[in-house]
Amino acid sequence: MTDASAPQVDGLTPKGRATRRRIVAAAADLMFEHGVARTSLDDVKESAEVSSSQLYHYFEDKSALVSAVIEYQTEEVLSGQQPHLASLDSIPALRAWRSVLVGFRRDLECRGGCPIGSLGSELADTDQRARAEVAAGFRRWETSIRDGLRAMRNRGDLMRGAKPDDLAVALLAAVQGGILLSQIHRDARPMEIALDTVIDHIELLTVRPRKRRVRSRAR
Amino acid sequence: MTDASAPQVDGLTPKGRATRRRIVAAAADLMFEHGVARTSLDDVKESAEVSSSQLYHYFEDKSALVSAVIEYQTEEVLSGQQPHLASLDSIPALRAWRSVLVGFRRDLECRGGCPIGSLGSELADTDQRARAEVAAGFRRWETSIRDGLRAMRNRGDLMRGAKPDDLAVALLAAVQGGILLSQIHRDARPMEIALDTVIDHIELLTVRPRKRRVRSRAR
DNA sequence: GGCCGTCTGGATTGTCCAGTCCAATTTCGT
DNA sequence: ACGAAATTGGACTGGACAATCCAGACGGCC
Repeated sequence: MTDASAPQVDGLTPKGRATRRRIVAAAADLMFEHGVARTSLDDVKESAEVSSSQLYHYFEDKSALVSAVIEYQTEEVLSGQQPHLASLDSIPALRAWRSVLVGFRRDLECRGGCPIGSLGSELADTDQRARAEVAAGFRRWETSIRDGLRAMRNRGDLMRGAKPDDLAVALLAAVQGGILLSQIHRDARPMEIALDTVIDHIELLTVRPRKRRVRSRAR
Repeated sequence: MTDASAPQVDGLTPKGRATRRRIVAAAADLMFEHGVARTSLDDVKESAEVSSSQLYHYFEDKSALVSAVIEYQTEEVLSGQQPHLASLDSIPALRAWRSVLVGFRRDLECRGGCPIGSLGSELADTDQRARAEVAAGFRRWETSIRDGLRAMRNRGDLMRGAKPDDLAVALLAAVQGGILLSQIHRDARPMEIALDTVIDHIELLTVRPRKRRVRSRAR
C-alpha cells in the first residue's frame, strides 16, 4: 500500500531502480514544465542521461512512462502538503494549509499548473488509463481533506446542516481553479481569493465562529 | 469593440473571410477535442477542406492560428452564457446560470475542459501571447460576473462586508476547478458542488437570505 | 571463476509534421 | 473589360520523433 509501484520495480536490481527513478524524475520535471506532448523522449533521454535502450527497457512506450510520472507526481503533491493534509480539522489548520499551497505558487512565480491537474487536463480525453490514474490521485487528495472536515463535523464544530464531503470537493475545486487563474494571470491573488472564499464559507458554518473559549481541560 | 478580429480580416474579400472562418472553426473543434499539440495542421486542412497555401495565406504560422482560436472560443464561451451572464444580480439568477453551465457539461458527457481554460493550461508557459489572450478572455468573463455582484451590493442585497470583486473571482475559480474535476471523474457532480458551495456562501452574505417580501411596488 | 539475466550504447527506420514554393485561378476595383 | 490583388492547388523539404534492433558490458549467485 505504501509503494504502489511495487509491481513495476520488482525484478530490478538497485542500479536498475536508480536508473528508472532517474528517468521518471526527469520526465516529470520536463512534463511539468512543457506538458506531455511537448516533451520528447529525446529530451528525457538527454536530461536523465540514458540511452534509448534504457528507456525502453524500463517502459513499454511513452504512455507507460506517463503513467509512472502521474504516480510520481501524485506522491510528490500529497507528501508536499504534509503534515497539514493529515489534520485539516480546524479553521486555523485550513488557513495554514492554504498558505502553504499559495507559497508553492509564489515559489514557482505562478508558472506551471498543478502537477497532477495539468496532466489530467491534457490527457483526460486521449488516454483513458491516464485519466483513471489522475482520478485516483484526486480521490486520495479529496479523501484527506474530507477526513479533516468530517472530524470537525463529528466533534460538533460544524453545524449539523454542513456537508463535509461536499465542502471537501469545493475546496479541491478552489485549489484547481485558483491555480489555473493564477497561472494564467501570473498572479497568486486569484488562488488566495478562491481558497479564502471557501474557507470563509466553512467558517460561517462553524458552530462557534470565533473566540471559542476553552470550557474544560478534562478530556 | 464588437469585432475584436477586425485588424486581421480587413483586406479580405467575403470569400476569403468565409474560408478563414472555416479554418478557425475547424481548428477550434479539433483543438478542443485533442488539445493544441495533438492537432496537426494536416488535420485542420482536412477538416476545413483547405490546402496548405490557404492555411498559410490566412495565418502566419500555427501559433497565429492558435491566437485566432482563442479569440473565437472566448466569443463562443461568453455568448453561450447569455443572457444569464449579463445579469447575475440575484441568487436565483446565479442558480440559473450555474444550471446552464452544468447542462453544457452534461451535454458533452463531461468530455473536454473549458474551451478557454484548457487552452490556457496547455499554453500558459510556452506561448506568452496565448497566455495574455486567455488572460484577457478571463478578465472579460470575470468582469461580467463582478458587475452582477456589484449591482447586488449597490442595491443593498449583499452585506456591507461582502466583497463582490473577490466573490466573482471565487465563482470563476469554482467554474474552472469544477470543470476539471468533472472532466477527470467523468461526472458532473463535482462541478455542481463547487458552484453550489460558492453560491451558498454568497447567499449567506445576503441581507435577507430568504422569503424576501415585496414591501413596496413604488420605486 | 563462470554462467545467466540485467543493464546499457548507439545506429537505424519509418512516419509525421510545420512550413515553403511556384503556378494557376478567381475576384475586385475602375 | 482588364490589370492587380486576392485566393487556391498541391508537391516538396528538412527536421523531429517514437520505436526497434543488435551487440556488448556489468553484476549477482552457485
